[in-house]
Amino acid sequence: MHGDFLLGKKAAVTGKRGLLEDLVLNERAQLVLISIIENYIQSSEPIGSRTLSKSIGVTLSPATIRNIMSDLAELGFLIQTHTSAGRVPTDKAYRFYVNSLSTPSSVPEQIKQKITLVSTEQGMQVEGILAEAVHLLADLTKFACVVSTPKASVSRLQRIELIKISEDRILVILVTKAGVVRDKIIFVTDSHSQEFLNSVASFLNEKFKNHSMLEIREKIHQYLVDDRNRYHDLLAQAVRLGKKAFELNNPGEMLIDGQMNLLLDSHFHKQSSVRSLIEAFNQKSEIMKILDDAMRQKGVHIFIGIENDFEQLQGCSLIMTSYRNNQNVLGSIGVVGPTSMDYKRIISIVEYTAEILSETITERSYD
Amino acid sequence: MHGDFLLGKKAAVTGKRGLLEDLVLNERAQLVLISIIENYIQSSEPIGSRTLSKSIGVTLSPATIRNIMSDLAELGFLIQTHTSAGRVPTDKAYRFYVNSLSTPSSVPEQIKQKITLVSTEQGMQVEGILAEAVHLLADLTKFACVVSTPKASVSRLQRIELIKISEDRILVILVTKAGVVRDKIIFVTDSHSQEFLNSVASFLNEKFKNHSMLEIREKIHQYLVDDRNRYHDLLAQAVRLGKKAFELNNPGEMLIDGQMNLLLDSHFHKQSSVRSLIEAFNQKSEIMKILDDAMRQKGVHIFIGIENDFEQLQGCSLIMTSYRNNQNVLGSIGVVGPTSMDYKRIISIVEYTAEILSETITERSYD
DNA sequence: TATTAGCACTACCACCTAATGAGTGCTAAA
DNA sequence: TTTAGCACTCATTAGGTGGTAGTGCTAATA
Repeated sequence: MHGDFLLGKKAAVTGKRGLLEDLVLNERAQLVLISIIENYIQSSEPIGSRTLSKSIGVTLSPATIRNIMSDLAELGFLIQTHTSAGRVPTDKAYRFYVNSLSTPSSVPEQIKQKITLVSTEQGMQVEGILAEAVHLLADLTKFACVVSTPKASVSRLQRIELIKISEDRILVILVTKAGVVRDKIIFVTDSHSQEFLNSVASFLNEKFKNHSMLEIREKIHQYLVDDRNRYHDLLAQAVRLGKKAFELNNPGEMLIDGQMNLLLDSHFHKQSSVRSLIEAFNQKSEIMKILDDAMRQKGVHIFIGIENDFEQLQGCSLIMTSYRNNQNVLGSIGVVGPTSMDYKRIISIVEYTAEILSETITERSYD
Repeated sequence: MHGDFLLGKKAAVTGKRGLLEDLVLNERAQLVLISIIENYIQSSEPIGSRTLSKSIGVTLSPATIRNIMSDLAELGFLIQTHTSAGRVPTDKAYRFYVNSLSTPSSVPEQIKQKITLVSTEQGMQVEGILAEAVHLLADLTKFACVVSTPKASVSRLQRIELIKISEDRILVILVTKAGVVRDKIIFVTDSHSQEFLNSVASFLNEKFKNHSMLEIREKIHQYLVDDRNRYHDLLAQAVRLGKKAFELNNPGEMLIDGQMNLLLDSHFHKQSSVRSLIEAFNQKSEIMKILDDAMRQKGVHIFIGIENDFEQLQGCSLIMTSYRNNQNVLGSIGVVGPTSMDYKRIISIVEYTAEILSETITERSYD
């Protein structure tokens, strides 16, 4: 039986497969596979043995290539859309390809210049910067791009302010260390004077500055379960207002841009996949999860095809990375595109954009 | 020559055309035209004389209908995609149709219930309400929907607050009568104490509460051109800070939802029209203009096909209307869809949504 | 005079067919 | 182990067909 001649020494000796499969292809097989992938990324059309035999650097006859291809297909790296069509890379192939990209390619100077633009605007708020970043990314990649706003729960308090708006409404302003300003209105049953609110605010500021919202909520919770009567009235009120003020009712936001770009992409022209894309983007929570995941660890996260848990997006690849200020990881940004995207290029652009975004936001932070 | 027998008495006597063309069709021609339009809205397919002869209420032979159709075509209400195809309404026909819709149709109870949902959420900010409204509208109409956020320039001041964030940064909070909270950070060269900022803020509050931002900017400008030395230091500083605080650097925002719905619509399946739609939605400023226009006058604004000035959207119809609180028109909301949309239904939904939106926002206003 | 029936004509569409061509797998020779 | 050769497969394309839904025109009719 064919197939085994592709295996490198390591495998031939140990017989191991599984996770080591990348290492297992011999050099020529790797060359062919990568060549197929890169050709396919360019052309979006199934690659045949003859075409490849010409475009590949080494001289290999179509027949030889056919043999190799056949074995790669058997190993699950390639599929055919029909019997006599060329081969198309599978998700597994892309994964192999991406793993084999050791040296990150650099971003062309021309694109770098475009990206740097983000930071020049003066007086722009964090949300505005994010919107610009994601728009830029969509423009450069021609795919759909997403960015999550700084997680309210992990961001640390710089300042809280309570403003009496009417008898039963108080405007709460939260300024985080990252420079994000959040406002919300809370409803109260009994009216407070502005002076009183000021002292509550300064109490809260003193107590909680530099703490994360999550910590603050926990602490307030503790105060509440403690015997409340031990505290004097101000404190009790402060805690009660603080509870409302720090209650998080927005589940975290995200901005999307360039969704429509995907629809120009030939890979999504089938009615069915368009529909599932639309559903995917309507149901933001799932994408949010993926963005959240990407925040957890360092570096660029790449989900190829079925690798992400969100069914509607399993025809896509996602390239995600986090952005940060000096002190903290704040959120993540990335692109959603076809599995056959130009990974080299896209990864580098996403990385660089996140970098510039981080710098820009750091400038506006209070850390 | 044919054609003139369509004209009603008025025209036959006066010979006038131009703006009166609606009035000029005799009843039967109107019936046929409307019937064609309604058929086409349903089926999205060219309507032939035989089909129409069956579906139309009156008994008219296909031949007769052909004559009428031929004349309607000559008058520019109908076109054929090719020689032996049925007829398709032109923009002019839709305009006629829309004008002829005298009694606004009411929204089905089932849809009314869905729309009412917007208002039930507690503690939601104006921006959140707008987002929900536009999302709802997109969901109900299955088209793209847009809403402009309340115009900062015309909204009236409820409260301004200045918060010292760092030595060179001041956080400005503007609360408008409509309940919109805007925050921005201004940079200053010389540091001020919070106490000082408080007195500046209370000065500005006293002076400018209930005035529109536009008025405020004008007044501040006047103060500045007056001999500044006549005022004491506080006032001079207040004016200078106020100038920065009320400077409007955001050109007005808009929210878009359901863009992708358009791409499921058969009318936009041509590659070219998809592309121009994408461009249209990327270039928000043009849509913003149309939304602004819709704010100026009362009622629903309908732009059919080429009637709007934005070339990329001339394959679409836009249904726009304004929303308001008790006191003021705040912004506008509407849908972008194919020219062959179901005007009756869409118009009524847009109207009703805007109404509910207005109510909801009024509840949160301070007027 | 307005309406209708009849007829010739047009163009799209769905279907079939044959030819083309890119691709494969297999086998045998180098 | 590699390659050349060959038979085979299947998508795509072009050309041809009949059917159909539509038209415009003309002549007959109410």
